[in-house]
Amino acid sequence: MTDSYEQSARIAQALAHPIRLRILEVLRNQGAYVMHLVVALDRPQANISQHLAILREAGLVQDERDGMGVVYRVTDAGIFDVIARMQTLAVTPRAMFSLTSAAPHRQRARRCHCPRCRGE
Amino acid sequence: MTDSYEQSARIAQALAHPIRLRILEVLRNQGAYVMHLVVALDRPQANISQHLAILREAGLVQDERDGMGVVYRVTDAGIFDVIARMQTLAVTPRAMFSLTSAAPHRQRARRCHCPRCRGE
DNA sequence: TCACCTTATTCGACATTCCGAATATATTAT
DNA sequence: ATAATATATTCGGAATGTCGAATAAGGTGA
Repeated sequence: MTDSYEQSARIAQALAHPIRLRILEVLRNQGAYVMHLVVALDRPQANISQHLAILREAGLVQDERDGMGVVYRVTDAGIFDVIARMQTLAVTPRAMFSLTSAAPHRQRARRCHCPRCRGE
Repeated sequence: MTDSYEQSARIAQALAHPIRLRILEVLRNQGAYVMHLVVALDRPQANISQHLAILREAGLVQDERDGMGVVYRVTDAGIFDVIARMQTLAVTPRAMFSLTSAAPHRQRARRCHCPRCRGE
């Protein structure tokens, strides 16, 4: 029963490489054989297998042998919501806020009651 | 104009550490001084500053000096949607699918037209 | 100015990630 | 059994990430 942030961080770690994001995108609508990913992403086979292993260990994809090949599928399509929202954040220029006429509701800074913060 | 997956991967990388997720959670409702985070998370000050630098460089938080201290705030509350969805994925047991009466719509494997996939 | 408080940065050790090359394993066909 | 195809794993080196200790830098107030 590892803590919830550990688990979430593991998911984030699995998403933290452009090749792995591309793999998931290719798998978005259909399962795919490893060799298809190799060609589609134009990367060495070993490298694709290595990234697939990381996605698999994070539980984001599942593998199923089919004859000589192995088909990979996304475990939970909810992963694409995560990725889409990350893209939105990535695209949003930080300057956006300084351009809005009304400042974006500046939050009050927290003054906690711990010994260090209490003074002042 | 780096590609979109590079940018998303950078966001994921910034989220890929439990301490950084905890920092964001503390900042969820209010800005906070560094020292507050130090006490709230019970980590050395240098370590908190290091993680804050990573979040800042990813554009996920912004800093503003206030007298002796520095207040950190979340840049875009949309980050919490990303984190919440990651937690959902992390919690969902993979066995869930084998327990559902109806199999979860097994996708057909992609048979692409590239030279390697075309045969067979 | 000096002392003090808060935060940032640098440094070095250590761990982890990433990659290509090589090799191993699994399956099918002959 | 042998060959051929598809995939996985291992290994070594470069790059990157993480941490604590020490130090630097910014700001306040005597």
